[in-house]
Amino acid sequence: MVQVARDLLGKVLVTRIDGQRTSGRITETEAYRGPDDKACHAFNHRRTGRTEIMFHEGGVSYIYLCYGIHHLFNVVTGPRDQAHAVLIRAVEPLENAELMQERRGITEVRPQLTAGPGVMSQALGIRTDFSACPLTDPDSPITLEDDGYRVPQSGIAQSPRIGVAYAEECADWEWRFWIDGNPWVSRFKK
DNA sequence: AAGAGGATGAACT
DNA sequence: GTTCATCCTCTTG
Repeated sequence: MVQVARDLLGKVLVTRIDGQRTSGRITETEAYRGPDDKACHAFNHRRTGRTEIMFHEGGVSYIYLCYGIHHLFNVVTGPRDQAHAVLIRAVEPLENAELMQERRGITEVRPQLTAGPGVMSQALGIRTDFSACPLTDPDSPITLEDDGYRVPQSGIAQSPRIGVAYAEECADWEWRFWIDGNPWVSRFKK
């Protein structure tokens, strides 16, 4: 589970939305584990309308609205009935950065464009209506691709996850990973 | 039926 | 460093 979050670093997240293709290399992730992770929406195998998709076999998207404003994008990674997911927190822009800027309403390319789970989704055009997409299907509006880029294990930094202080002992789990030294990482320190 | 609160970000002081 | 926008989902009555 945690290994999947590390493996996703360096992969390419591609969206084909509104007839436009954009993509970015994943630079920051967080792991969530349903059965025993109090920070996970599906903690203790809690199935609800929102979390149902996390019980699906891995390879689909789980997107939900946070604070009524931000669309957060996750990759469902577990086997069927194991609600595991990896939150993608930041990407490095690759294709069509101009469109990302337009979607974000900013005029220059800087980390503010895609570094952060909410802004990243906005830049890539991700919305909650793209939840439950098959990420390995070439016809899907959102896919994960591997262009051969590799991040060495020694180049991966880790820390406790962000924004989960309410999760008691789980709040200390160092399940946030990012490419060390990459500028396209969200602003939070630790 | 109603209310609380959240895996955030931007704009303030 | 603090505030608050904003709405969906879950919990409670």
